[in-house]
Amino acid sequence: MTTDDLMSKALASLNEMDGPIPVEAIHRLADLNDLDDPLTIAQAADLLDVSPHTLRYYERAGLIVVDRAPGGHRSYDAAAMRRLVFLTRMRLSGMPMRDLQHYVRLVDEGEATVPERLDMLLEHRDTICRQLRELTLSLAATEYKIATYGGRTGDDADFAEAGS
Amino acid sequence: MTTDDLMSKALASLNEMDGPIPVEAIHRLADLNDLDDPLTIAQAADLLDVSPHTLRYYERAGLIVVDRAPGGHRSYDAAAMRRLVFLTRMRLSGMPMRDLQHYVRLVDEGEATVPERLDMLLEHRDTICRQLRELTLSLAATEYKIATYGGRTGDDADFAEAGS
DNA sequence: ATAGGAGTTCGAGTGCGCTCGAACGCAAGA
DNA sequence: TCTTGCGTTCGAGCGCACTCGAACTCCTAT
Repeated sequence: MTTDDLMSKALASLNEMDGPIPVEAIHRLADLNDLDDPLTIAQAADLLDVSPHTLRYYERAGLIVVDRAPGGHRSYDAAAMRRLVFLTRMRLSGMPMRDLQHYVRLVDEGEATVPERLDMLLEHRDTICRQLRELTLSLAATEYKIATYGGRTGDDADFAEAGS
Repeated sequence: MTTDDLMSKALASLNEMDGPIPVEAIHRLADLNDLDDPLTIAQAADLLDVSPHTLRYYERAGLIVVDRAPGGHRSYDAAAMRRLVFLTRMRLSGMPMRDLQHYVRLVDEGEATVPERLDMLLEHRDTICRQLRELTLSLAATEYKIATYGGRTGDDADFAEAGS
């Protein structure tokens, strides 16, 4: 089995991916469209699949400003939810809090910072692509181990045949 | 632009990926084949793209036993390197140290633990696939923002049209 | 009216995976 | 020979992103 074979198998697995995550994610995004009433922190957290603690943490970190209902409870409207979807997606793809704070600062500074924001996004896209490549390699390695019955940590099932 | 379009674009980007990482990785793996002399910790670290500190840390953590040259210096032979390639690839794809320690313990316990090891690998494969799906969504989100000139953190460039 | 549950703030704690510093030892080139 | 630089051990420290606990407040349903 060559490395190319491994990669093909890995990419094939990729195409078989019809798991629950995208569907779920899209449904949650779709919910944002017909969002007329603002949400409580628990509802927002549920939708975004993070904890209320984390939402407060993001707010403390300056990533978002959230309206308050009379009584002081947080109130997440559609705009807040859209920003949070963006934030959580960036976090999920490994953008550090620091960078998100910087990005948000740029947004606050107005249109003049669009080029820098664009740079950040382009750089982050590269980061994601790199991660995708590395993950695909790891998937190939894992598939290979599985194919050889998950043995011996590389004493046997190794990458000896892997050559460009 | 629909979600499907976004996904298509994201997957297209995926196919354009001819970056330095896989090539580099494969070359480094290929080097392992004609590895007759054992390596120093610095050489091993270089090849694996981790720090010597990290290699010592993995050893302390019980993930690998490394030969010593006369004089006490660590000496990484082909088998050690193969195990380390496996370990670093699993780490890179997010397998926790704990799980790797467990896996290695199972390996030490012999062939009887093959089924459990296989279970771990299957589960990890699922984890990788989930990560790939999430990353692909994040890539789509990033591409979309880039396409709309990286503006306003979701106040404008949002996912309002994402349906189905 | 009151009990329960969900919300609030604040600071402190946790878990993970390194990463570093100090004090020391061997080893190979000028 | 000597020096300089990579190697060693050990424990401690760090950075990140949450995560939690305490003490309190507020809405809601009985």
